[in-house]
Amino acid sequence: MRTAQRTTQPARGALLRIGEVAARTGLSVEALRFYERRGLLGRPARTESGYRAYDQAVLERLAFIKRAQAIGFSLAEITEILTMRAAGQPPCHHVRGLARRKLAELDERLRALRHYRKELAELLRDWDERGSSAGEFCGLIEHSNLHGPDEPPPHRTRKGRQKL
Amino acid sequence: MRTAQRTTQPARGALLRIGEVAARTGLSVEALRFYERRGLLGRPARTESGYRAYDQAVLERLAFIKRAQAIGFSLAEITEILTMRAAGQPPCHHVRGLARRKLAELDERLRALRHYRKELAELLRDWDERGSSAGEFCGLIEHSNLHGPDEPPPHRTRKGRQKL
DNA sequence: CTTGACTCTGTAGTCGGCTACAGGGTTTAG
DNA sequence: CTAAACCCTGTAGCCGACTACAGAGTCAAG
Repeated sequence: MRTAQRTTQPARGALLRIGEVAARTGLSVEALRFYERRGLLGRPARTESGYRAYDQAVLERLAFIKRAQAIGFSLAEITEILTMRAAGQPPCHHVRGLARRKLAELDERLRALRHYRKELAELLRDWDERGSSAGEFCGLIEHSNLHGPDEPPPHRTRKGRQKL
Repeated sequence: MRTAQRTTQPARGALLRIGEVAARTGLSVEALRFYERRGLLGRPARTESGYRAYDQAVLERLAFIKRAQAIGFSLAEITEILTMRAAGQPPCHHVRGLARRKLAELDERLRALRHYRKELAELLRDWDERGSSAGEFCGLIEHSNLHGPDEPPPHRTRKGRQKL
């Protein structure tokens, strides 16, 4: 579902304007400018009139960013990785440590998720087996002294006090 | 590591003040009040002087909330579940739908994470095998036209333009 | 009675990763 | 030439789940 667009196609190998980069990466124009502010994209060249003029390489860089993000790196970490790399030697020493840590985190997260998946699945199985009433999930909160979570607390005045 | 505390211990079965609930659940006092504002805890009884006086049951309710949260339910969803339950019949119909959806989400998330774990592990293995220089991870961003992600863009004036 | 830990309310700030304007200038099809 | 579609900067807002603080009242030990 594309809205009305300018028909001019950028020549292969030509510089890209921000909208084109957005279209090709699936990111929004705003997100791209945001990345630039965050130091993830460096400063692209500019046209005479001040428009950003991206090299095709930015597409790979953005793909890299997306992959790193999906793996679980934050934008700050990705910036760090990119900066390290830009600084040259040693090539990726720091990054490897970061990656190892991230792998451990990923494993931990997976462990936790599997655990909860199991719990949730069991819960659902229970419900399906023994009728829907009086399931444990709900029983857990059965004997509460609390009133329902409706009605917001009635702005209690500091003077008019209620007995316990 | 506990800071200086009042020495008085609440009797078993007695009502709890917010700080005690916080201590026993590991939540902060502020978080508890926040939950109350969000409708997750209802309105607890109050002492003469307006202090919240929680029944022990709140501990189970909070444990339930934590479990639900860990499974991946948002506070809004948990509120919904709790409200449903409070409303009585039908016991957990809506909740079961919610749970089924959440299970599917969990599976999807797991699938994605496993995928990226695999990628990240492979990356690390590659690095370990063939020396640390010129790894693909870094090669990905090798041929960029962009300057490093350091130095913020120099506030460009609308008049003083730069040639491409 | 004093002191200090505790509690109250209300409001504002944080973080990450964006999104949404407002108020301009530029480019290009027709 | 005009109008639409693009681009610019800067600032503000959103979401979720809290956290922090100000300014005031309360409670218990010494």
